[in-house]
Amino acid sequence: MAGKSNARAVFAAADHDHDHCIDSALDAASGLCARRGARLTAQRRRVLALVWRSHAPQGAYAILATLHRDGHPAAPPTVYRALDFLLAQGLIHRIESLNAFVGCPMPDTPHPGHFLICDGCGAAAEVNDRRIGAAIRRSAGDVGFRIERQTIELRGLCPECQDAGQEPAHGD
Amino acid sequence: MAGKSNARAVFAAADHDHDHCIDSALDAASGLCARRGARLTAQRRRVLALVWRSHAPQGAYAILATLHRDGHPAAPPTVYRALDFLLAQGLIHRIESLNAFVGCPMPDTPHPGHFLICDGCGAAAEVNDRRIGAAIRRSAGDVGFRIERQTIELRGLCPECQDAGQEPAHGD
DNA sequence: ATTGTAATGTTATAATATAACCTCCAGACT
DNA sequence: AGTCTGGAGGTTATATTATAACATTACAAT
Repeated sequence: MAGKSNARAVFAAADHDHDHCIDSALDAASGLCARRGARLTAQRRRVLALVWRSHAPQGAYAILATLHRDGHPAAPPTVYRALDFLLAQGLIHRIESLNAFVGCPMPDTPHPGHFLICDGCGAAAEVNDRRIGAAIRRSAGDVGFRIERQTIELRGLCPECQDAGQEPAHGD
Repeated sequence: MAGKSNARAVFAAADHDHDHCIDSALDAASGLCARRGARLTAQRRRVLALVWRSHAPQGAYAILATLHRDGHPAAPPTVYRALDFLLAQGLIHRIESLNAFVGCPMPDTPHPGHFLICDGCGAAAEVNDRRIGAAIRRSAGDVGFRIERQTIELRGLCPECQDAGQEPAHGD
C-alpha cells in the first residue's frame, strides 16, 4: 500500500509498542551505568524516560513541563544537568537544528549519530550509515581537517508522511 | 613546515586579504539580487558585510552590537529579518551548532552546504563534497526518506590549528 | 498625488541555556 | 556510629537567542 515496503525500516511503525522502547532504553541505561560506575539517579532516569517519551526529539523545557505535570517540579538547571549527564554517557543525542534531545538506540558503542528527521511526524531516526561516515572522513582528510564531532541532520519526510501527504491531492 | 601543504586549501590563509573577501561577496550579492529583482537594501547590505566580517560564523547579537558601534542602531527583529532575507537568497548559511551565520562563497547556485568548523580559530569552510552528498542521498534513498534540507557540520581542527596546538609539546 | 506593498521601527516577550552559590546525601574511611 | 568528601540536586538570577504584534516609513507603479 505504501509502496515503500521494501525499504529497510528505520522509523518506528505508527502502531508499535512504544512502552517497550522506553523500557528497553531504561534497562540498557541501567546496565550501562552500572558497568561504568556512573550514577543513574532517579532524576536522571526520569529525564531519560521523558526524552524517550516519543521518537520525536524533546526540548528541555518540554521535559521540564512534563516533570511538573508528573509531580516532580524542577528548575531548568536540574533538567540541563541531567541532559548533560545523559549526553556524556551517550544515552541521548542532541539535535542541533531543533534544540532538542532524542534517545540513542545503541548507547553501548560511541558513534557520531546521523539523523533522518521527519518534518511531518517529527520523528528522528538514527542511521549511522558507514558510507556517510566514510565519505565524510575522506572529504575532511583531503583537506587535512581533523574531525572531533559531527552534526549530521537530514530533514524531510519519512515514507509514511510522504504517503499521507499525497492522499489529499486528487490522484495527481 | 605544516606538513599539510599538499592538501587542497579550503580554509583561508591567516594573512589573506580579507577586505577582498568582503568586497567580492558584496559585489556578488549586488549582481545576484539585481538579476533576481530582490532588494539588497542598505540595511541588508550592512548585515551581509558584518556576516562576512570574518570566516568565523557570526551570531545575530554580535552583528547587532557591531551595528550599534557603527552608528546604525537596530533592534533584534531588524537583524533577524535581514538574516532571513540573506538566507532566502542563499547569500548566507546558518550554522545550527553555533546559532550563527556565515557567508556563502558561491551564492549563485543552490546547494546544501557542508561545513568544516575549526574549534581553534573558529573559521568555517564550506566544502560541498559530491561524495558526501552522494552517500547521504543513497543512505536516505535506501530507507525511503525524502530529504528537504541538510545540516552537515563537522567540528574539529583545521590544519593550521592542529600545527599550532602541537608546538607546545616537546617534539612529540 | 495616490496607492499598495515591502521594509523597517518599536515594544514586548517567548524560548533556550547557564552562572553562582547553597544544601544535602551516599559512600569511604575510621 | 562518626566524620569527611565529592557529587547531585535545589534555588535564584540572569544571559543568550529568537519572534510576535503592531506602527510607521519608503518606494515603485501608476
